[in-house]
Amino acid sequence: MPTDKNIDLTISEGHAFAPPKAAKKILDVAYDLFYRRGIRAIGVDEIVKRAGVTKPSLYRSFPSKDELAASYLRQYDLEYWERFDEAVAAHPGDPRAQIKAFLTRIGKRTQVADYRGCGMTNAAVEYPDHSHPARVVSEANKQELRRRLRGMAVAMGAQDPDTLGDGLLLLIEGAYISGQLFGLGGPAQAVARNADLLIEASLKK
Amino acid sequence: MPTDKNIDLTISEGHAFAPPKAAKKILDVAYDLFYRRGIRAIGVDEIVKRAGVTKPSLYRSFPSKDELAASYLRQYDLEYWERFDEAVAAHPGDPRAQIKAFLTRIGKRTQVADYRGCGMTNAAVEYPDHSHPARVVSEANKQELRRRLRGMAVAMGAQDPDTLGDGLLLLIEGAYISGQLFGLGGPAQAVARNADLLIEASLKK
DNA sequence: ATGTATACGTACCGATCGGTAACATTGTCA
DNA sequence: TGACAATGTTACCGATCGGTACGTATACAT
Repeated sequence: MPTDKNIDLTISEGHAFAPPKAAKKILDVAYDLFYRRGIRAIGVDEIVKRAGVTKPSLYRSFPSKDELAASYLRQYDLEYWERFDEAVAAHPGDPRAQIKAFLTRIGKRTQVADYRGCGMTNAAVEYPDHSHPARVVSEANKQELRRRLRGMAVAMGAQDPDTLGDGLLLLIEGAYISGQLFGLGGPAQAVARNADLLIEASLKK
Repeated sequence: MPTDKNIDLTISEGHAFAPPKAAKKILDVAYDLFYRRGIRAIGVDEIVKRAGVTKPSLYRSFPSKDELAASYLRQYDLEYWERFDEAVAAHPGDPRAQIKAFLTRIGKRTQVADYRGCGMTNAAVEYPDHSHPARVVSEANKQELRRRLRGMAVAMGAQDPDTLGDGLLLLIEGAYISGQLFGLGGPAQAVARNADLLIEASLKK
């Protein structure tokens, strides 16, 4: 359970004299550093230095580094489903096109130098302990992804929707990982094509 | 560049010169700890303690912790291709059955509590820097995996072998990751089935 | 002006990080 | 027996780790 700390990140920012709160600056910097270089690789000292604040400020807004990491992932979660819902909204009532749009987007994102994959996936690799605050957020995100993909497989009329949903999840996770492993020209660019082949093979009765 | 250290791990053990035993114990312990809990999470002190040796012994056999991590992955690499070649040898001249055997095995391995995925993949996530010694080994392993899968896709007579090979790689990486994310009952158990569907859809002319 | 609450900074903590210097001990072979 | 190589022992290094005690500055209400 969170304390009453760090739950105020949604407010103001547009008020008359509202200088960017320390907590927001800290979270923004932590987001960037944790994602790009890994959570374990980044110390709190570097975060506060880059954020232009001091360490006690960090610990007034976040109870610990682990909880800051969890907050980073909660923010990541929000933006993740925003992107997902964009792909869904772009093709109302057409789950196959929704998947294709989402995967095409992922495939494109992987084709940049220094692509770092999915922050959720990476955090789970960094923290094998299931009770770690960051991992809890990560696992919840992935459970939700699985739930949605299976739902879309049902809507597509798949012969075995659970298998197709899981197959799509495997392809997605594979794209995240191989995107950061291979960089440009890697297998991740083929994720949408393979997903479409898999869907096609899973539909027909 | 490695020095002339730590390149002697393949020899003797029964030979007249009964050489470094400390190095082997260290590497064995490091292998287990690095794989199960992550490289960054394990300090050299814990390694030497569990191995029943002292720190100078470690640094006599390995130039640095990073190089010890690389040695761990080189060992992992050896065993990885052993498992791969076993699946291949079990079905001579039948690449589709070889893939199926390999993936079935992966799917089964993922269905245990506290499954930790692929050591190569995990190391790459832990070390985004492409020049890190551990990552160099990891990337080479994955390049080789891609090469072999594409070759097998050719041998299967795929319409677009590169796409199929990459699709299989995505499924495999997805299984490694989702295996450790979801634990028992997760999507990774469906990896062989989905691969077979994908192959089927990629063959017919 | 004064009290009060909140936000922030200086300086510091003990623990652990990866790594090393210097020396003692052991086992093996010549 | 002597020489050598491998390992162990003890003590230490500077840097960084996550985290905190405590004093100070600012804002606002009375």
